[in-house]
Amino acid sequence: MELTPPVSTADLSRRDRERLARRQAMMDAALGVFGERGFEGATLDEIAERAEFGKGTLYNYFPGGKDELYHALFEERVVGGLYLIVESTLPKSRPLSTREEVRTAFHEFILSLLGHFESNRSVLRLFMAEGPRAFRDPERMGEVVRQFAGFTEAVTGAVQRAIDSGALRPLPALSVAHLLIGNVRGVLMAHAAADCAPPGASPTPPLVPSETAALITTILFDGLLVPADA
Amino acid sequence: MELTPPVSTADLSRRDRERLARRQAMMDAALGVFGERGFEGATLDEIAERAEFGKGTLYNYFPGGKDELYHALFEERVVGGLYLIVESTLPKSRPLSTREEVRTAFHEFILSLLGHFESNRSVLRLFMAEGPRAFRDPERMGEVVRQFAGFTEAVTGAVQRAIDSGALRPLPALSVAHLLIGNVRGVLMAHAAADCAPPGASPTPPLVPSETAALITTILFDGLLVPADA
DNA sequence: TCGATAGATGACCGACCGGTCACCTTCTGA
DNA sequence: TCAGAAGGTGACCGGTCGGTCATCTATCGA
Repeated sequence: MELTPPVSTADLSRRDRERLARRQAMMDAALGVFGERGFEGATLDEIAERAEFGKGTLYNYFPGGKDELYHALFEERVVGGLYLIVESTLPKSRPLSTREEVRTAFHEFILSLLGHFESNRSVLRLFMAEGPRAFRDPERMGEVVRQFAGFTEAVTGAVQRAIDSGALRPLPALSVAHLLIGNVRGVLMAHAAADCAPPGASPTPPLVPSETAALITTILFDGLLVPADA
Repeated sequence: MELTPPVSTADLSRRDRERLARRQAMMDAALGVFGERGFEGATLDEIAERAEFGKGTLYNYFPGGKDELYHALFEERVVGGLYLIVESTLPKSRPLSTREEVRTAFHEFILSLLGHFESNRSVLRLFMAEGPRAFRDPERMGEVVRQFAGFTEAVTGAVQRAIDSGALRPLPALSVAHLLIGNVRGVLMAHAAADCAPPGASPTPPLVPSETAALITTILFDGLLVPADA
């Protein structure tokens, strides 16, 4: 629901600003390492080294260690990104009455999702790779699940509005939302998997967000079949 | 391309049959452990214990250790399954001329995929979780990529035939195939992720392959939008 | 200038796990 | 019945990594 706090860095003491900057540097380093090596494969030594801090310092900022670091990263970079996207492309205030309005809105939504993850491979890996396995603490796990549920719910709401207005077929909105999200997820996953193959050039087409989004939108909204001959 | 060898167990010596049975027992155990704990998290001790063999015995059957075990499992259970499905639902010989033929064939394809993975959660996890990261040896990695490319290619061929016959819109066949596969993958992933949440009941609808397949088929082939008012 | 406090640091510890190998059991064939 | 081979076994080894803590450094107020 709530977004990341809109606190400006201006009204913080120098001390606090420094603390924040260090924290960000650590999270940047951690994002890279987790993205490259996965949760289990990443070592705190490498994260500390890349952030140019001692390992002990990591524990000053993230007392929960590896788990807390990963969790913070996931919440801030992945979940935060999803919320920003849904709030900017599918806000409750956006009219979804006509077929064209609906089509445009969801096209923007898909495009934003693809663009967001495309422009930040590490976040993508973080999102895809092993989401659940990293959250061994049920408490943390529950938190993440709740966040995702909120995201899905927001999309479901938009779908439901479009159905209510008569623009979309009266299919179960939750399932449609899942499918929509799953679709983007699937494309991103295939893409994430593709760039693990160094030797034979894989036949996966490069991910061009605009083209892919257009394709997904066409297929999902207009269908693959040629229209029954009018 | 080629399927798993159609060798009957009948014409094997007792010794060889025993060897095969033990090998299968080990792979079954390994599948469970890899599925539950992921590649890094799985320990050979646990696999050996669950298979009721000594750890050393594992190395008699899989000299390459953990890597070879995982690779064998992936090839046999995941890739093998994919090929069986594509060959039974989208064979080259199947006619894909009319819109109804195309719709039916791909519906069966999607249904088979969902059913296969639904009925074997561990395989699903194996497939989803961390596919690429486990293949550290570039040689193995290349092999897996080639296998998947073959699978995608087979689906692409079917899509192309349907386009050529005029049943499907003239969209790029490879991209459509990727999207189709990605779609199923996405649904499965969402589902796999969902049953990691023990506390709050997640709002993910249970995966009923027949219903989900019907939904995917409807959306993909007929489109979400209500038809332009005829 | 100088104590005192906050916080950065990395050597170190202990747990864990992949992989090895000397030993032992079981089966075979004469 | 027994010698020898085939192969199962798990204690053990070495390396790795998450996490700790005594020590050191930098900053600050007096």
